[in-house]
Amino acid sequence: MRYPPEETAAKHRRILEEAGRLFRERGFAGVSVGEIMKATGLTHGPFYNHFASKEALMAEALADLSTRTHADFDRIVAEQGIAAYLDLYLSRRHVDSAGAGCLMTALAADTAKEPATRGAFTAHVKGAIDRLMRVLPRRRRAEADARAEAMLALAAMVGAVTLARAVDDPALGDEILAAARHGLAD
Amino acid sequence: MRYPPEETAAKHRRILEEAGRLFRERGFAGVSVGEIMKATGLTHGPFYNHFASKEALMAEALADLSTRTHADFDRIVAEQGIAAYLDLYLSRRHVDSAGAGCLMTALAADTAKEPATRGAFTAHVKGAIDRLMRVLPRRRRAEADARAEAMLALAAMVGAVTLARAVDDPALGDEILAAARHGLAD
DNA sequence: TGTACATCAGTGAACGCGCGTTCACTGATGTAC
DNA sequence: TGTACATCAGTGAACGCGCGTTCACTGATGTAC
Repeated sequence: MRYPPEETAAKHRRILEEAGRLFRERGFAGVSVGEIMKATGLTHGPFYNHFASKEALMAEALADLSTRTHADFDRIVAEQGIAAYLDLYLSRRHVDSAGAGCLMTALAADTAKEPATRGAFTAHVKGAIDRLMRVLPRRRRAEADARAEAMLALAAMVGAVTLARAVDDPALGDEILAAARHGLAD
Repeated sequence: MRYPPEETAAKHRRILEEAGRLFRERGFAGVSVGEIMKATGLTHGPFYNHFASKEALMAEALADLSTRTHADFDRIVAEQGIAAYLDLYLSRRHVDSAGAGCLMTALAADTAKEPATRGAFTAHVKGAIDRLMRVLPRRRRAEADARAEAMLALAAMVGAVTLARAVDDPALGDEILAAARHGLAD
């Protein structure tokens, strides 16, 4: 049956949100189209009224996540400062809630295997570097150094959360997070 | 038909090697049992003469990779020093040959989702931290600081290669690798 | 304003496919006598 | 040393399953007259 356009748009948004959450929790291949549609309260059929393919959804979900994640970054840094943001990012809570966390830690490996998603992922990484460059306390003067420092910080952040999430020893994970926090703070 | 025991052992080893390569290239879920057996020159049936399940192979392949990877680390550091090792690790070549590279950058996300593999992964991370602690040039005196520095370095290494592998802009990837190299060198 | 019809997001069965795993069977090698 | 038999890693067809995707159909909403 036919539905009012605002309802259709709301459903589209809801599919993106559920996909963003499930993809970050279990990876692109770990979530089926049917599961995403079920999470929005629909059957799997009308998925193709909203997206051309699962691949297209992956790309659009990543772009949507990027926008929302960067908005969160800007807001938190503006309200509480970069040190507070780093504490949130390098926290046990972030490690344990991949579905609501950083798309880079959750989907970097999947992205390397899914060409359709690499553009959105790359744009997100560039945005993250630009933001860190602007707000990170700077140890050296030159602009080029600031950019390199932002990249090093980003690599350490992503690596620390990725490792903490994979090891089955929470104490080790927490130690890695703490090492990254202190390393980036000074 | 029956085969001599040394031939069986050689096939077992070969399955582990092919699995180690393919898993690192495409992830645990991205490689089928049949594909691994085909790569060893056999049909998929006898797989279960060698391993109880695909899950058991994943765990054993990870443990095997860990042993071989750490032996490579020890050899390269002994012959050429830690700086040369970091140059190899943080190189375009490493980024482009996941199947022959670091198991942490290739399989961290998959490991978080596969309980059977987490033990072997965690042991590998601990081994990597211990090794880096021993050979990394130390900025501070205390033992605890050395361990934290090793963890920060490991996080930056893993994060840098993971990001460089996922972005579709090789120049950006190379820039991230260079930033990590220079950041860890000083 | 009331009626007839086009629209299109929904339903749910069906498709072909590749997966992990099982199993009846084969036949060269190793062992017992 | 020669023969009979047990062993077991191999073969390849088959299994049940879940996947992404398609499609004939439904029926409330929006539009034309």
